[in-house]
Amino acid sequence: MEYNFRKIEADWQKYWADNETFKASNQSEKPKYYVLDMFPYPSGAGLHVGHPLGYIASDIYARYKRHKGFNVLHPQGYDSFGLPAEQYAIQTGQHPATTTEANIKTYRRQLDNIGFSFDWSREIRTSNADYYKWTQWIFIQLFNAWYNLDSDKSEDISTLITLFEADGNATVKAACDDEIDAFTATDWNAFSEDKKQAVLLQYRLTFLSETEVNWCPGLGTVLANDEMVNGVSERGGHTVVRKKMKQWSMRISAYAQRLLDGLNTIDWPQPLKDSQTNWIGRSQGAMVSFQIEKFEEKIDVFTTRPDTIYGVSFMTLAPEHELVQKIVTDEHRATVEEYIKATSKRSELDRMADVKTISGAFTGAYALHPFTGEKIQIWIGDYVLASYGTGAVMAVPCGDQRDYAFAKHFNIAIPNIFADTDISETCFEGKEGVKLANSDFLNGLPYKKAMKTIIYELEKRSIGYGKINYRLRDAVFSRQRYWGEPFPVYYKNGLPQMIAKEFLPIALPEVEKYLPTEDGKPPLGNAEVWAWDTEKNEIVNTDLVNDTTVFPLELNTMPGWAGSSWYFNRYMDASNTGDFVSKEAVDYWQDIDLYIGGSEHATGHLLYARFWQKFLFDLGHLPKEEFAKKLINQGMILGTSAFVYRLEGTNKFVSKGLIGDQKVQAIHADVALVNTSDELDVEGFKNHPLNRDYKDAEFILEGDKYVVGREVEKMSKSKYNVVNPDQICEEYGADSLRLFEMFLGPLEQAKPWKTSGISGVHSFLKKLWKLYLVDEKFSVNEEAPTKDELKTLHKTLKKVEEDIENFSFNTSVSTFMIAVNELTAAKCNKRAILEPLALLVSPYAPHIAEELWKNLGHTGSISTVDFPVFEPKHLIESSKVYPISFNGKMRFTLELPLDMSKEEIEKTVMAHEKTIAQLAGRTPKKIIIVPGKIVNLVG
RNA sequence: GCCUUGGUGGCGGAAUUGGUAGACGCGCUGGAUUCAAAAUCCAGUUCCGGUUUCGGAGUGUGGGUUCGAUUCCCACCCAAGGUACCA
Repeated sequence: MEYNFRKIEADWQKYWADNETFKASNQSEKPKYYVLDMFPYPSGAGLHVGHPLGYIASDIYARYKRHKGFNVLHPQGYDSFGLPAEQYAIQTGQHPATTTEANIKTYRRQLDNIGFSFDWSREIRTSNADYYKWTQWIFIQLFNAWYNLDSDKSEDISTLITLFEADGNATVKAACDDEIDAFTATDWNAFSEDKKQAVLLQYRLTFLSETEVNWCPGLGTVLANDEMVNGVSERGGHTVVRKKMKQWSMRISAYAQRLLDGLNTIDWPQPLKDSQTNWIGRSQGAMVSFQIEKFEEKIDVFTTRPDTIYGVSFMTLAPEHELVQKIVTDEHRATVEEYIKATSKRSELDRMADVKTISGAFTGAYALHPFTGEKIQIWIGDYVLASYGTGAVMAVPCGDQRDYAFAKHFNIAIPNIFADTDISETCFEGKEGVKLANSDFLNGLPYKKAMKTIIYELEKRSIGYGKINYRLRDAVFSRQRYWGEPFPVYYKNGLPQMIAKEFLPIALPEVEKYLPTEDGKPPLGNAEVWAWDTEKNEIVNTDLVNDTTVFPLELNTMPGWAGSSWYFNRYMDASNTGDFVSKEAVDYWQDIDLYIGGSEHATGHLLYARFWQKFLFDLGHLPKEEFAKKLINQGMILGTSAFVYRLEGTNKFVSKGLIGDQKVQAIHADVALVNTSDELDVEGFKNHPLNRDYKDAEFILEGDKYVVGREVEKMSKSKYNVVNPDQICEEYGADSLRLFEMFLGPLEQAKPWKTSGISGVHSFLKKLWKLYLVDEKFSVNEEAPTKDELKTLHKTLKKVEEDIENFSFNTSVSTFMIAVNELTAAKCNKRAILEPLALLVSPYAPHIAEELWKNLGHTGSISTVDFPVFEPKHLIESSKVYPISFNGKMRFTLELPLDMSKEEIEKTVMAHEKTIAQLAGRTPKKIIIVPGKIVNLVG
């Protein structure tokens, strides 16, 4: 009876599907456990072996938890809105829904081949109207809410209206747009309905605002900063211009502090927390106003060091600062203009490459020091960014490296305000251990006291106030694209109106072209049926728009992160048509216990999802403020590319070992054409559909082989180094693939894929299978196990449980191999050992485990059978003593059974005194007992 | 520059609380089986020297703590990822 993995795997995958083995129930006596993968974007290329790494890890954990008696929720779905499907549609005219559907089919087949224990009855797709109906509903909730800084949470907009009606906006403390005019209750009540709506819009958690964006006419869309390289678009290299657009924004900044605080309550990797912390960028300091001499205007600056205000000797504005043009004197205008021009030309790359060059220009204008009244030069410099703080800094050269360098370069005075500090060579950037000097009422004060005093003075004199500044910006939520969620919004008198819940979803309309319209409207501008009839409450033809009952619908769509910011809650109750998730379901499942995915989502998805979760929590829709208790970042699997070497200027390919000093050009060869000994299938290479030019190429062989070169790179189609999991499953089986992906190395680390290594885990499975056979027939005996056999079993059990709990799946595979080798050597064929062994292997290699379980005479699936219980007494039979060092003194290590009591340990140690006395030649003086298993005996 | 993670054989990687470094796998070498091959099994495999018992070096580099350091401390070098002049 051979290990026929193809049949075994096909049979059990069918069994699991037919019996809905992994369907989770929303009620159970068992404790709950929710394991989730970041759901994939179904791309046209299908899965490569890098994708399933995290899924295999989470599947092992999910299966382990089922064996441990948990009611496990382990769902999967698709983040199916996105740009690639739209780009493909633009090129081919195929509807994105069609290609997305086809891609999902491929994904599903590939995922099924690997034997995941997903509960597919809960599958979700963000592009399904049943799903995005609730994305739209959440948007409406955000629109109908404001952030109350007094209660420090989001509240329904009606509470704000009540406040306005009673007191106007004087007493309201809200997270909102910066410049809102004050109004009284009387004013408010006298406002027209439109005026009221316009005011409220400035307070809502999602709001319309004029935002300057990177507009790319070539792609007809707005680009994120990281979609641009050197001022042109990353894809296509089209030019990009700055353009103001009216767009939806999300007031994530209202949650800045709570997003920071929440990090302390969740078990996420420190690097990921650090990058969120940096992204939010909290800094504590003060706003200070500087009066400009001979002008009405003041310059506001944010500073983290208001205590150093007496060290200010100049100010620097960003070249783009709005006051620059106004205050520059005629004498300096030419130089300033020239500098601004030069700055705008400098690419990001230039600015990055040369941090050391100091540049700037004097405006000729002066500000007045708020305390001394002294005249201070106002400069512009490109080290000050318009986008951070107020776009202006008060320069304290004695206390800031950049200000110091600037002052030295332009010969500006560097007054020293730190007592007993030498600043002739460099500035003093520290806070502690120095007292202020030359600072009037701050003289002699240390940092903390000075900060308090200066903020008190600033506020008393109304020239500034203490402030906490965040780098985090509000998130732009509009996209000029087709393949995304439509907004549930129509416009009446230019003001946005929400569509009521009962008329959702607002389904994506059909369009002829997926490109923006000729006059620059988003793709939805092409739709003929895209207006809202407020009487019929349905979508009607745009021709019917009038100013009383039919209004135009929003043309933008939501960004990719909308659907992924709440999907984990939907899995709890995926088919609910009346609510985004029912109260019962979310009260039962609560939150994700384990979330696995890549670290590239650190400041995107993982920040937005936390924001929405907190918002829905504030409104009482969710019981938890953080959506995932524990998170693990799996590392990337890299490809091992193969190279062939063409002699320069010829069509001759030379084998790697024969290159020598010859000039060659390295060309990627498809890794599928290379065997495990790095030999190229030359005929295959010549006939490869993508290598037409090399059909008649000549190959110079080493012996009779052509040997390729190898290099580790990111797995990608263009590098011909993609390994398809289907091939591996076909050749070695899904269980081999699962074991091997884990065996490659630590889950969180990036590691290269090398197909050659898979034979090791595959032969382990064959050996495991053979353990259960006698004379080619399935047979186990009922004899009692020996001590050694029990030791093997319990050693394996202990290690495997520890490994799974610590997510070091790679070492468990080794442990299994050792166990199988030991049991093979002992010719162990006993049920008492082999039955628990099958259980242990089950999370890792579920198909073979199921088959063994069946052959052991059990019915049903192994998947919820309890794990065997670890008994420490089987591990170490007797104590063993050995000397560990000799250096004047002699020490010994004594290995003891794990379950020994203190008294027993002492007894054993005494018993070993004799042995030690013999080894050392004298009796030990002192005995150090370390709790655990090692005892040091000082001789 | 800053933050984070890491650096161990030909390769991927083990090593608990500081206690026999190199588990396990790949590769390689030799052997068994076979007409032969595949498959399987056995033995060896950190490096350098004697090569049967052995000696020396050795976990990026240089120091330190310790009877004892891959592990702890300090400084440095290198690599990967993140971030971008944050006032």
